[in-house]
Amino acid sequence: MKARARKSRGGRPTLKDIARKVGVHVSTVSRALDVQTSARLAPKLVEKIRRAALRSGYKPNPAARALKTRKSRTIGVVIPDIADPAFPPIIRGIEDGLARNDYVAIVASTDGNPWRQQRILEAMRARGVDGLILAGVLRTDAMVSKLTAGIPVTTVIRQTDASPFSTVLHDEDGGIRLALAHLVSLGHRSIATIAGPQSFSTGYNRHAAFNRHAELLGVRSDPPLTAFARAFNEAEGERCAEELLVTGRPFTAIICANDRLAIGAIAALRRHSLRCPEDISVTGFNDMPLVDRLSPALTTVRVQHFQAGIEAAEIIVDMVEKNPVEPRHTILPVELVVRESTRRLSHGRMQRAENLSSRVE
Amino acid sequence: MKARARKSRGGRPTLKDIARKVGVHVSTVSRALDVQTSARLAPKLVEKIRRAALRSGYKPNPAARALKTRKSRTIGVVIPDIADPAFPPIIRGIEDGLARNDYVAIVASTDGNPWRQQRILEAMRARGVDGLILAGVLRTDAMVSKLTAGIPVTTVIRQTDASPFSTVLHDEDGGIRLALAHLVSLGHRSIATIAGPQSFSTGYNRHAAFNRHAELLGVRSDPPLTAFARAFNEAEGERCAEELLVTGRPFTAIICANDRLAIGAIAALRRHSLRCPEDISVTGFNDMPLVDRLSPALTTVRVQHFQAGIEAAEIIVDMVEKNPVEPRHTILPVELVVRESTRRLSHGRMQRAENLSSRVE
DNA sequence: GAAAATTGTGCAAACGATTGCCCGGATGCA
DNA sequence: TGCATCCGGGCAATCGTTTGCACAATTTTC
Repeated sequence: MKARARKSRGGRPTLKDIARKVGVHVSTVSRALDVQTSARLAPKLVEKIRRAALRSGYKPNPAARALKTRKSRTIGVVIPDIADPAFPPIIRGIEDGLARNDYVAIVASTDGNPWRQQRILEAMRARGVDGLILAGVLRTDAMVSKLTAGIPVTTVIRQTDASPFSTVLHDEDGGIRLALAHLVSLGHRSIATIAGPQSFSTGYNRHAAFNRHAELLGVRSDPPLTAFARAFNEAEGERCAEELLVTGRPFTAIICANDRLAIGAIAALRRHSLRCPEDISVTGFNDMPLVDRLSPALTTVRVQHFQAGIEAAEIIVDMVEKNPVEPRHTILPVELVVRESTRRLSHGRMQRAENLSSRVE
Repeated sequence: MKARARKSRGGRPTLKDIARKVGVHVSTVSRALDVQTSARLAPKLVEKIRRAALRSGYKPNPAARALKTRKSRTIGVVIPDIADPAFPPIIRGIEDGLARNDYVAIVASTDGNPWRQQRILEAMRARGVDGLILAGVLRTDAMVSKLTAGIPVTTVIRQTDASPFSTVLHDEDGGIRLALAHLVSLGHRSIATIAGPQSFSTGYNRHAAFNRHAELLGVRSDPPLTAFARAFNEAEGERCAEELLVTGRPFTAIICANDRLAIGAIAALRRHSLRCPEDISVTGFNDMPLVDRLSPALTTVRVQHFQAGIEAAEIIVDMVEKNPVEPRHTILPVELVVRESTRRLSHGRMQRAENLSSRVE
């Protein structure tokens, strides 16, 4: 009773309060509460202190701890735009993964704007984040290396070319291979592709994979039936589909570097009275929310968004805690999910597609 | 040169470093750097100190500041699920709004699980958040009040019944009125509704609005053509649409309490060979990303997600800083965006819909 | 021209936790 | 019994800021 009344006014109990209650020094309490150091104390004392701490609802003051240890248990997460449907599942994974380790994320969106990115990175430094998870990096970005000097970094989903960072990636190559093999197995031979921005590793790697596997499967077009998107969005998907159509060269399927491009492409096809999948099959990449609800429901490569986030979180925590650890590189498997936007090539269809697409010229 | 060499090793410059360089006491530097207190110092000294601080790239140590001031400049954001497409735009608004004021958000998803919510709220307390933005509250939730005692709170999008909290809401009533008036103007008279969970203010308010305006517009059905969803998702939308169909009662339009329910409903209609909008018009609520890309593109009520986040951020910052402020309540205007899922009732259609829906029995 | 009021700055004590160092007592070994 | 060795735990410094108070130097007041 008496002891309880002496608890410091206003706020939560502190080490000092518990020390007073148990009748030991605060340093002893501190040690008792830390698994690492409690071994050096008398077991029954430790027990007693722990119970007192629990009973009083003691929670260490994060600011005090951070000040002393120079670790904030905070990770900065930098993404292009949290409102882009591709990212929330990753963020969710990151948050859950960090929470397991008693870290938290602070996330910010760059809008792909280098200037904003710089401000964000500086702000995160200033905030004292222990590590960074980058989801929006370009393949080459000199600034990032400077701005992150001295802080553990991992990228998710995307990577930089000469990477001093850890990475968590999807199996882009495997995904494209699956999509391509699927189309080939359906009888398609003239397969176009809408490639993503080559400044992103995703865009670059998927395009490279397309070329490689098209070659291997013997369906490579020469010159290539490729349009390059300048961004991963629906508008660019439309534009690229138009670009492919106006060449007048026939094709019966399009492999798109991601779902949003695919959605745009299908819309463009429709404007040209080409139906998907009857006239042209289309595949996406990512399996983002809602693409199963489109009509046609999109055939796409399912990636493990959530798991990627989890992995990234685990890795960054590892890097932060066991400090001099070398970069780790994780590749997550993907799977093809076949829905309505791809269909077996019927005999007449090839012909029809040719006519239609040449009509556009 | 000499002075610079004395900068404390290892890390960023501190007040002490600047004090030494300028030749004053750290408290003077501290005051010079704070607009509030710098007025009490000699202007030219202030100028000198500020320049020195800038030159050395001084950034206040957030942990030290938090420890002393008991303010972390951190806001907790609690949502049902960040991967639900309705929320990211709000989060984005919150983050931008907080960043303007030099605060950051730490966000966590409850999955609608009260137990998880409790853990999250406790963790946020422990982390020392200055305020809380709640996006997932139930209308009645005793626990929340207990767990947030002593911390400024605002809710976004949803509200509690007896709210001691500030709120930022969409004009639910206005939105439903617009949707209903739109359908009526298209000739619809038998209008069903798929209501959201009544435990959420959104579900409750939209349903109440539906009843009220149906009455006012003279299109109220008796008994009501209403199905209650148990969650705001596509599966429940499907289930509810089925539920409406099996009543055998005719209707030509459905107002859904949100977009995801609408998407589910349209899918269910399609399974019963009812086309949207030819046979049945459907409206959603929220205008979440991608619903303009569905076919049919969804007619829905556009709400200001982003702005809601901004407002919530501004409000919570206000509450945190000017402390004894009473709850503020903001209502954001909405607009109807008419797309493809609603259509004028043609003369024959009423009949047809009747036949089809009664066929289901 | 002395007392009083007003500057402008320094001093030092916090905030709450961590951690190197030290010391008293118990134990080990001879 | 004597001396070295542990073991358990206290002491105090420290992390970087903020802020009430003290105090010297100036300015104002009568």
